[in-house]
Amino acid sequence: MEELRDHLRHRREKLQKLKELGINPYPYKFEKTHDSREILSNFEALEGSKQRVKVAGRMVSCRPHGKTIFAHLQDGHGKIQIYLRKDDLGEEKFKLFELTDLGDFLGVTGEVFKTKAGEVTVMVSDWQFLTKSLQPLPEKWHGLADKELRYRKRYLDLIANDEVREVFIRRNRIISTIRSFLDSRGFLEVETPILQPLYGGAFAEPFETHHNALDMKLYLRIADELYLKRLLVGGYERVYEFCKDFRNEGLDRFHNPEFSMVELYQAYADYNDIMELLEGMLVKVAEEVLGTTSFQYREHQVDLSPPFKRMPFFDAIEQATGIKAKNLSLEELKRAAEEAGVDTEQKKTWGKMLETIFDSLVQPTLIRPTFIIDYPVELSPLAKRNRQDESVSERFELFIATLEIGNAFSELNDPLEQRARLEQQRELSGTDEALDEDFIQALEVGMPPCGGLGFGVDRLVMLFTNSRSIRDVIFFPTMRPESRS
RNA sequence: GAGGGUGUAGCUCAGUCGGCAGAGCAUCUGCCUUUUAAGCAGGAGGUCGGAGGUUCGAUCCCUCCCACCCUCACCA
Repeated sequence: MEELRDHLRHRREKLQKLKELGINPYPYKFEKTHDSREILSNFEALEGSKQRVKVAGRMVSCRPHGKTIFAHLQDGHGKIQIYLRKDDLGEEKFKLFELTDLGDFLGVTGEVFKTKAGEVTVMVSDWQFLTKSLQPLPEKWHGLADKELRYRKRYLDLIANDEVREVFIRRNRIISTIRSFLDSRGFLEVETPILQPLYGGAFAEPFETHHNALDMKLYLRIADELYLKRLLVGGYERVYEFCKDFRNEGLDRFHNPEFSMVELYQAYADYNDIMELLEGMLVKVAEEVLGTTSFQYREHQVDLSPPFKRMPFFDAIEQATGIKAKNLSLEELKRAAEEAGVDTEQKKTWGKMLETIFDSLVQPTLIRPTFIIDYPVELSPLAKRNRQDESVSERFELFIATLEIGNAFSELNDPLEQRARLEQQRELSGTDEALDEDFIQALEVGMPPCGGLGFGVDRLVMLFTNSRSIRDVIFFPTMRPESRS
């Protein structure tokens, strides 16, 4: 038998004693009448009524005073103090409390009162074990601070840090607001394959897997764009999907290998309509979740009042850098970029160069919500050419407080041009992946004109929860496995 | 992939210009019938991330390795 540290051994011993006493430390259920929040908000009524409440939760603090005990139970909505007295409980039930530990789930019955110090408290007339905890809790005052532990053992993070629980509740409200916003506008929520025989809809390294029965390679999707477009071909006019996408790239505070996106497609609309849709959606989310459209994200004050600023890609570059990039050759562009202090090593194409200039010199300046519109065609193989200027595409990206929030096009639906653009893209990126012929064929069947949008849910949650890292808004971020070093 | 930082008790952190390893919380024992970071008294708890090296002596200095964080690179 392995040696257990004292704090683990003591809990095991208490568990053993409970079993010897014929007490089940892991009973099946407990009929709660109230949660902590209900008791606090209904205190006036409960205090007068002499009604007995039954509450349950994890014991997170305990202050014994000889023949009385104060403790706090934490449940799904907060904490409630409980008060036990030997006189009320009797010798046996009071002594049994010695077998509790911080972290145990307890169920208590009692009347509600207010202590001398003014805290609403349950005067316990009976209590029972609901679950015995065999591990110690993080420190009560400082919580759990070690980031690695917080990410690896999120359950401890959630127990110890109230604000973390709040972040994920807010994440849920953001998602449900988006869903109801789109539903109310006639969008149909759909599901498309995560396992795809060909990957597409974005440029990124995919994760590969293998299907045994079919003996075939499959990819985890990097985007669901090409499947949603097939659904427009099929006749649905407005579709969206909350999709987990997977990209086999580096990790940093804006990127996790698996992440959440929403993609949506609206028939008979163009990117201007999508801009208005996105403005409306963000305002709605802000009002639902924050109660205001003006808020702080890190060092930036954000105001989501529409309409957001719109600025053409090349104008944005010129305004931020003075570079008139549109008519420059690759060489001229490279020289201008280097003069501006941009590392242009490894940037082999005109488009890549532009992108680098934009990312390093323009994006950091985009504080107020701004649609950057009309990207170079080379960077946007799935977007229609601009109706006034063939050299740029009808595409926008939305930036808020320097965060890249969303990406949208007037979707290219000319099958011949689409094939040509994808083939050109393959040459530029040097990949030998097969074209998705079925997608092209779907376009040949005919996809109505449409506007499409993709936005990162995690980034949006970061924005609305003032989170620095994507790992703070994903319960279980991807981590290297713990190894015994 | 490059540079910087961090790693000490279950948790939060000190510390040793190289000489017996520290505090608070948690835990254990005793006292305490309205406390709330409860209090008082006492105790236990350590491979100082791992492996080498230098040294009379290494948690501390050096090398390598591991994990995480930050910045950059990569990433429509």
